[in-house]
Amino acid sequence: MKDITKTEFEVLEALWEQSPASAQEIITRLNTKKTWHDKTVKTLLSRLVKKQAIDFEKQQRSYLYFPLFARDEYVIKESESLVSRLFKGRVAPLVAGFADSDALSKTDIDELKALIAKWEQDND
Amino acid sequence: MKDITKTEFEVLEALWEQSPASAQEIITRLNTKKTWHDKTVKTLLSRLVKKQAIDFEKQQRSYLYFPLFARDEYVIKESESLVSRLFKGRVAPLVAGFADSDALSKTDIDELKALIAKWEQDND
DNA sequence: CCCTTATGATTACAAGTGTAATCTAAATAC
DNA sequence: GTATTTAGATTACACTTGTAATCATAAGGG
Repeated sequence: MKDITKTEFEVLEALWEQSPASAQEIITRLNTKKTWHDKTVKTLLSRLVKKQAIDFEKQQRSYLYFPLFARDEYVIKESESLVSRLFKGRVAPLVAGFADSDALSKTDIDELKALIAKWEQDND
Repeated sequence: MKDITKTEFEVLEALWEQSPASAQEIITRLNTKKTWHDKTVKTLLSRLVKKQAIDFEKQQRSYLYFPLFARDEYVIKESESLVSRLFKGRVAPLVAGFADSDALSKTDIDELKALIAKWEQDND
């Protein structure tokens, strides 16, 4: 699958929020956070279709769009790609970077502990 | 600082490996992993200079290039940017994604435990 | 039935990117 | 000292991206 750009990703986010959705619905959702012209959103929709990130079904004259993969699927792929480029594929150094730059909260720590516990339970 | 592209990043990697370095040295280092023409590497060096990611000092006729920021600095910024876009700024869900897709090793777990311990020691 | 409107398709266009080739001037080889 | 090599500077060129405007067409308003 071709790379999704940052602007295209924002359109995808709107679709992951709820789909299928018409271009108008998507434009409305996006307008709460972006100032894009509706023509711009439609261009991005077309490009996402061409990249096979979304598809649509014709509903009378307009289209109902929907994503072709789940958000989770996408974000994991992106994360693994970054971790592989920047940290030789290992995630701990990334977390260490967050710790060093004081970007770790107590909540993060608690969640990390929980998922470590779960991992150990699943892998013992 | 302007965005560094993936190809530019590879050139930066060669410089982080050791600097300052001449264009020739950089080309040699890169040729062990890429098949870029030397003109291509020189273009990338120029673009990195223009983006103020690297600088050089003239040494007789050729230049000795060096990075203007540390690798750590860069990778943390990139990581935070991705985590902020994809995970609302919180790193634990990213790690959870790795756990779910079986991309966590025992080593990762040990390192995570160690840095959690350190965090707790620093923040009690 | 014709006119306006709304939809998607097509086109636009400058800036950035990947991937070099050509130009210019200095150094080096005879 | 002229010819060649070599460094960086400049130019190239197709493709992508951000950001739309225009075109074609079908549906609905009167």
